[in-house]
Amino acid sequence: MAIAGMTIGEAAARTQCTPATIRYYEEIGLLRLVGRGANGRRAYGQPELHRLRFIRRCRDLGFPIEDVRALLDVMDAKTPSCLSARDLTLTHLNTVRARRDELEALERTLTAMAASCTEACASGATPDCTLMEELSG
Amino acid sequence: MAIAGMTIGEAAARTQCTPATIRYYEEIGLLRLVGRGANGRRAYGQPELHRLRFIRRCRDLGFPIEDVRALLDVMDAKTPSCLSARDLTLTHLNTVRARRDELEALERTLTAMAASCTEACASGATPDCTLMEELSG
DNA sequence: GCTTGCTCTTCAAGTTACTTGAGGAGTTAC
DNA sequence: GTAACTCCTCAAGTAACTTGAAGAGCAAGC
Repeated sequence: MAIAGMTIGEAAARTQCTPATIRYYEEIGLLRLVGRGANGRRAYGQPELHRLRFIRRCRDLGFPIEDVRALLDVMDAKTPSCLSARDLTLTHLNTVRARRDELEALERTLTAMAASCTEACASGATPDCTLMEELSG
Repeated sequence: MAIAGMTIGEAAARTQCTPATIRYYEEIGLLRLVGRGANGRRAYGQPELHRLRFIRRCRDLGFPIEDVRALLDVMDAKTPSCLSARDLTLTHLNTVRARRDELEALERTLTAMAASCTEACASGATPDCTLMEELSG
């Protein structure tokens, strides 16, 4: 069976990572060192795939690496308690909300800027256009 | 008057930058080299302040440095045309919108995850909690 | 005149989360 | 056998600054 002893390339394909990313996660200690075949190549099994998918999912959710590390610790605990994971999630959620608010404000400003230029300069640039002034603060 | 010949610290205070950031902008060529006093220290005047505020405003609006460089080129042009500035603005706006959409989706997912844990674990962690499973993908 | 403390100078390295590239070797397909 | 992959390691590059080290100027107070 090919299940026990996947190459890094296979593991990558099954977890939406790249081989380089997997090596990187190993280097920073998110992934334990895996066994090597006689040829010196890394060999991955199901537990590593599961861990990689977990990491990948957390990253897709925008958790920074250090949060992922903490979430992995929760997962690894003998009796995993979701409570600290929930705390991390809520804290992260606040960050996401704050950032989204910023982007919404940005969007309004940029939209207004572009619109004012479009109006003033419908038929070629005019001195009435305030776009550059708005960029001057 | 103190206007011609501000130190980097004064210029920084008046533009919401830090001295290190100003030196950095000089290093990457957003800011021209300014004159130095007999003591070898940089001396800033009004034109530099204006340019710094422009840069700062663009950065606050989320434009990447290379866009700022292009916007400065527009500002520096003999007959500044806002049209390419508007193009940059619209392109940037699309990026902002896309990112905001991502963050909104993230927000929904994270909110649902935290809520499901809060419900299941109102009185201490329970095995019903699916938070960790949701993180496993 | 001297010390204290703030600001200035340069240059190098650290930050986040990877990606890219170089150089070399093993493996697979034909 | 050889071409085309994939793997290995190690180093450097990315964005936009920030932080730190080492050295020197300058203003205020004693």
